[in-house]
Amino acid sequence: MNLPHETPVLSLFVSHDEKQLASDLALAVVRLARQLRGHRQHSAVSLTQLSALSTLFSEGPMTPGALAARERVQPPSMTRVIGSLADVGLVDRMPHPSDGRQIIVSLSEAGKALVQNEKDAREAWLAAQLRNLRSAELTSLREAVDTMTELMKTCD
Amino acid sequence: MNLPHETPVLSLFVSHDEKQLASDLALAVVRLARQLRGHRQHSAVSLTQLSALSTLFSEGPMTPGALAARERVQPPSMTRVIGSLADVGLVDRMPHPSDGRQIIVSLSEAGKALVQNEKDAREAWLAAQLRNLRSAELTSLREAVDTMTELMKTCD
DNA sequence: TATTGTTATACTCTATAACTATA
DNA sequence: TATAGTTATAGAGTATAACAATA
Repeated sequence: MNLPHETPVLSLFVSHDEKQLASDLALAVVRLARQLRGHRQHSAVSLTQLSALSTLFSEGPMTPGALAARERVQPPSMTRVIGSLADVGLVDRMPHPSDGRQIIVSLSEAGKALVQNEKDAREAWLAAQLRNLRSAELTSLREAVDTMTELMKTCD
Repeated sequence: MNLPHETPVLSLFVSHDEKQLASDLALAVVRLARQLRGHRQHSAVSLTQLSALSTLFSEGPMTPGALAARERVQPPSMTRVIGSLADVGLVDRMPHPSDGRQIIVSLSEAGKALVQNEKDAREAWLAAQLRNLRSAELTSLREAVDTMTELMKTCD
């Protein structure tokens, strides 16, 4: 072995592991995301729409800019998503009380009902897949969901 | 409580947990996939392209139909991906030795080099995020990658 | 002048339906 | 007639640049 003596062997391996994990995780995530989108072709809302609705559900009404930041997309992308949700009556847009430039987006009653219904009964394909997993696998998935959520909070 | 007496309480809760986990996992996965795609804007290849290249790397040359099945996309989608990769010289297309309808797609030398280089050095953003995680979180992510990969193998 | 949201435009990813060539 | 791959077309999702209205 010809390692630079300033570099502990352990940290070298950890670093390599992290690169490998980053690569593996990225591929697994994009492939699973592809499947999940595909299995929702006949759902009322897409995963992009559901993601925005879920944020409004858990965090309450907010401006398009805040929702874009929270979902980590650019404002014009969120304008589109909000427009599509408003078109089908799942969100309402109201003027901001004190700033004429801003608007407030909130879930309609139908939007709230849809989010609760989705939480309770949708993702049928994935839930079916999960039914075949062992307890340890479910546990690691649950922990991974938390970790992935944290990763995105510290995103650049 | 008014549970049907055929249904064990435990399995009811597990079922609910699985639905909840399916919902949470789906949102986490699509959001992380969005980030990962965004952070590769200046990479040589997209994650869709890298996914196909990685499959060719690990499983060797195959027909477009086999690659589409392996990546779980429809054949016309794979035609496009292969076309884009051939345009930049990362894959080669050769006639099938015995069936004039089929072709064989394989990694070029540049394609092999790119996959190895990506594995070793890319996903920089994600690797940086992972560096801040604790060992237990890394472990659950590693296990989750395996589980997600398995999930897709048993896909409809 | 800076900020918020929208419009215009374009690119990637994916799908379905129709077509071509070969088996 | 069935199969493999491609072409044509469309729609979702996302981005950047330019614009309008308001602060």
